[in-house]
Amino acid sequence: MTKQQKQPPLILVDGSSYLFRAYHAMPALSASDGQPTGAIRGVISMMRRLIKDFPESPIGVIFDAKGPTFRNTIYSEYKAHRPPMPDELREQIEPIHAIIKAMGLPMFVIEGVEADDVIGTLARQATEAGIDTIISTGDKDMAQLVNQHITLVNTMKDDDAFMNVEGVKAKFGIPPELIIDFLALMGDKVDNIPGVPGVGEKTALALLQGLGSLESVYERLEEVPTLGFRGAKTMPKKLEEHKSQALLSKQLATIKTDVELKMGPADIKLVEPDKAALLDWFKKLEFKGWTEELLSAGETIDDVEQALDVTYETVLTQQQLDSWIKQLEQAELFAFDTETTSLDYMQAEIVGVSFAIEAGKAAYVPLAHNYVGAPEQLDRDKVLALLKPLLESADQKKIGQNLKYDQSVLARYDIELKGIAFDTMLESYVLDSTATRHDMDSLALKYLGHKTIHFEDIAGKGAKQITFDQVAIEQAAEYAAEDADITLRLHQALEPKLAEHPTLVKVFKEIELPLISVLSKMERNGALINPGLLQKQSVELAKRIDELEKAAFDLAGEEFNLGSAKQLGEILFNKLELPVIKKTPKGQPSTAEPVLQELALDYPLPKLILEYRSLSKLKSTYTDKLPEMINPETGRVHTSYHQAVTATGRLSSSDPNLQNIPIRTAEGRRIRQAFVASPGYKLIAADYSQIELRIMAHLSNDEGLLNAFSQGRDVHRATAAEVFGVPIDEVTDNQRRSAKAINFGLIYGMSAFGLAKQLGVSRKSAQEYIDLYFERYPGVLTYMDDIRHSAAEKGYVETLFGRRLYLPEIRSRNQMRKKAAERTAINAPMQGTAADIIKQAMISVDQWLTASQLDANMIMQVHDELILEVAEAQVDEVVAGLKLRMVAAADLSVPLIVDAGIGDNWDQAH
DNA sequence: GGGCGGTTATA
DNA sequence: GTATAACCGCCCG
Repeated sequence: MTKQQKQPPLILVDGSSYLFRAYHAMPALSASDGQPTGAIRGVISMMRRLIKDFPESPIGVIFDAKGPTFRNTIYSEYKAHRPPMPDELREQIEPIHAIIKAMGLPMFVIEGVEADDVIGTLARQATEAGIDTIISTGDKDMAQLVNQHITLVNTMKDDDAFMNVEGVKAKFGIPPELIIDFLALMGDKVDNIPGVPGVGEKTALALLQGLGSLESVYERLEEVPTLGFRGAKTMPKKLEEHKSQALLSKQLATIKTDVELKMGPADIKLVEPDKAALLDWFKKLEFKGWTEELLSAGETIDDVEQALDVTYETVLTQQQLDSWIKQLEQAELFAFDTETTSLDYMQAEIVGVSFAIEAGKAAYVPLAHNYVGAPEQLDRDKVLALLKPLLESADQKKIGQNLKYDQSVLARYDIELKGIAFDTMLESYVLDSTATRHDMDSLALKYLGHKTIHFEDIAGKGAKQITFDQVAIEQAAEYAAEDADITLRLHQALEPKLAEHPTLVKVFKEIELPLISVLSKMERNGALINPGLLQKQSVELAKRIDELEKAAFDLAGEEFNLGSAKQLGEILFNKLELPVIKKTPKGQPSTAEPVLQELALDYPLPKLILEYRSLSKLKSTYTDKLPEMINPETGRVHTSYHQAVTATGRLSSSDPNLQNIPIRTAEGRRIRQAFVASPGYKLIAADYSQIELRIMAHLSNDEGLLNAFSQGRDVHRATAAEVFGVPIDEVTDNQRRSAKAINFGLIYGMSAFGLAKQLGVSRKSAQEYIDLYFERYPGVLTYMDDIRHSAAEKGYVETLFGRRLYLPEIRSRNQMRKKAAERTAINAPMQGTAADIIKQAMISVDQWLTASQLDANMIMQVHDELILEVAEAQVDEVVAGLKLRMVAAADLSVPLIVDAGIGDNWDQAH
């Protein structure tokens, strides 16, 4: 017997059902122009999933049309209680329709009926034509359509549960053909189908299971009381009374299967997607991942629509070079990029340089490609010597992407890069710090719709990655020239956007741009550490860690990996049966520090683990690692400061991170003692006192807070006096500690819950503290309210200097997200203003040190602290000048106070 | 080797 | 309750 080849099933998608579900399920995402995108993303990702899951199947998508349907004619109250569609959802419908069309999916939007009716009709017609149908919907009413040839699937649910005839019976307790009767009896609040009052799910089921169908229920009303459900005795009367309503409800609940359609199931076919149209939409809506997926490397949206005009030249002769130098000299502005052998600016060797003078016109000058068969190249030293005047000229304006890197690399070739006019990374960062990552690949995709050649494309990745000097010059030239070209184009795209916001232009020009060179210098200065001290500490730590491990094994009665939270949890909570205090997001019992702290009160093992953890952290992250990070040439460690990473405007530091060197414990401070001054020099550590609270005083203009600071009070003590109603010199240590937690809480946008946890008091008493605080400092309360409102209204918050942070989630309907955004709204202006202030101080200090030729260098920044290494003889002069400039970096309505310490090491300087 | 969860160091 | 970076273990391809 030959089995007939089965045709792939027809997929009918209930677009309208998914539209609403996606809208409510997705966070309130939006593109930077404000266009909401959550529902679009939700619906389209579902379509993509269907296409992937059913690659052979024709897929049709059906939406409700605007306006009334025949059901409104039958019953004017139908769906009358539906609130009007929210604007944010309405604005997403047109893009969804357009994208679905561009994806090549046939779409049905039929007036006068609902999507359900169109689906019912198409499914019936398909069945008649011998084709099986799968209806993708989240709407349970569709269960009435299920038969041997029609199944439902809910694509939005993770389990993707299919529902066939058996499935309907299992779920509802009745077969598909009784679903309409079920709905008719029960009614539907949402659609305003009346049903029979007093009949709910249970009663409707009992009736239908007992008597078969709505009609037979009415024929056999006298049997109803024998069914024995609750209220069965009075039910016949109710049913009789509302008979016409029940029949009307059945009519309303019945999905039509005979709608007149111009297209039938046979017209639903897979069509080739319209790539250009899709790209346009994805770009406009900022769907980065999907845009990237559509493009192949080196391709631009423009390429899909029309060929792009680029001329990239590989400069291999002196004549070519001369010509390019001449053109660069004449250019108002040019883009510039170096290609090197390493991301580490202290080790990188220049392999080539690239330039762009106008969009599409770029050159790559290979200088040190080194592989078998590499063509002869111009001499690196000679070329750099020829370029030096150009690169060192402040009048020759340059743009680049992360020019700090190029500046640091060039410095090692004795070229001091000047004339930095723009940096696309920082333009993008200042424009919107969180819209995207600010690497060139991301920026090209976001702002130009262009998928650049990625470094991995030409150099490979992982262990097999080659260095740039190994890359064939032909490929290298495409990549490098494109980098310069794209940098120029990005600038052309970003500068006008920035110009729309004068305060952002100021932040860019007066803070971020001048900071580039300051940071480059600090990084190259590096910090001197004494590896001997750290190595000695490592040995001691290893010994103590070993002892703790042995003791832990004894207590546990077996050996296990103390570094594994999983194995530790097994021992603590299963074997030793300690109480589970908190769970991790994944449901595993937490062994985090506060949990172990609490358990340590009653049990010995957690205490050991705590010490083990803290010592292991110190050893692995600091005492072992820092000596490894010493640059062999300079004998110092050179961090990287990232200028375009944080949401708020702070710097971050990595490789190594010098902004989280321990300070709280004695063992931790030993690590700071290994950060030393060179012989004949001292370290100066200068930090702003309470800068964020001072900024809050300034921004809120709260009288009490302003007074506390202008009178030079210990602010935590002053807060304690106010909140606990005691004279300031009678504040206990405990009261001060609580007040300090409250002050920090304020900066973090605190809730009573969070404060309670921090203080170890009840939520109620925490709330009382907060209420008391706001009573005493009403200006702060007003400020907090104002900032929440203004953030919600504008969609962003600002620092004192006008740096912006966009907070799209502040309008989220998800309360968790909304509250989180509100906390950020409160914190960001303070944290960000502090960052703006210290950045300006750094610029000013750098100018002063450079001009005065003092033997002093900035070597580190830790958010509110600057560390300088200074010749001993000049220490006093530098401390005075440093404090002066840090204090003068901002003019607030409270004084800025800077505390400075001097020492032979960082710990001593505190 | 890459990605992620859990944890912990700092302001 | 804010903002980061880096370690280890563990699971996956």
